[in-house]
Amino acid sequence: MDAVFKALADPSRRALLDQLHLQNGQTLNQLCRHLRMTRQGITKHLGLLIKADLVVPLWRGREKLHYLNPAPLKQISERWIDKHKAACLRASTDLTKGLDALKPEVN
Amino acid sequence: MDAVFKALADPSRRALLDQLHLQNGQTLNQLCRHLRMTRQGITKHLGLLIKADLVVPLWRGREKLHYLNPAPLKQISERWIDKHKAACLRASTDLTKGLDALKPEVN
DNA sequence: CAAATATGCAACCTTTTAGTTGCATATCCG
DNA sequence: CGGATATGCAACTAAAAGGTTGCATATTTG
Repeated sequence: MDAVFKALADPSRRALLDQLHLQNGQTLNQLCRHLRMTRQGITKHLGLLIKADLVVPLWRGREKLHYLNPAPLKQISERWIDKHKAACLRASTDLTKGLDALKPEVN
Repeated sequence: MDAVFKALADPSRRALLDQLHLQNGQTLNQLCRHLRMTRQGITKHLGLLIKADLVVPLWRGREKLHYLNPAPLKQISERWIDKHKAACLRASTDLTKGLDALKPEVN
């Protein structure tokens, strides 16, 4: 899970995911066209995305196709984000209470 | 949004969010008890969480209370994660097609 | 007021990360 | 076969991130 969060931390990698979202199964060279960076730089980013299992590579001859794997995102969403979103109402009331608790000292 | 992803990338910061999720409105010193790191280190992490608007600080006398703000998480979930999760079915069929396209070369 | 408590700010160090350059390897095509 | 294409691997650099130490400041309390 840490690998997924780390992978998502970089804008270039999120751009790569967006690009694959636009058209799945692109080769390395195809992905290079959309990002101003050397091919090797992009390879590194893809390496992290693959290690985080967000992208699955598939060789076809000398070409390496890249496919999205949304499973890790789903996990993060379910096991982490939703839990914290659920605290939405509680959090706002907590904060209100906090502010209220502050007021008497202002008076 | 980049700030939010970056803030979530570090396990210590996620631990801080979890800790606040457990009990909202904790002071800096309270948060220090749960993480083996100097107070100043934690201050830095909280600084990033605050800059990403994931945590809202509230001064009460000499104490600084920290409250969760789930709004950014909700945004990320809605504007980014859901979009990619939606590609789940498409992605798996794409990958299957990719594998199928590969098969003829294996035969 | 003085001591204790709660926090901030800045300098510094170490490790990680992002990105490049250079060269090697494998596959396709005339 | 030989050239063109698609990719991998390794070394290196620059910048950023994580964390520490040391000291300053503000608030509470006896």
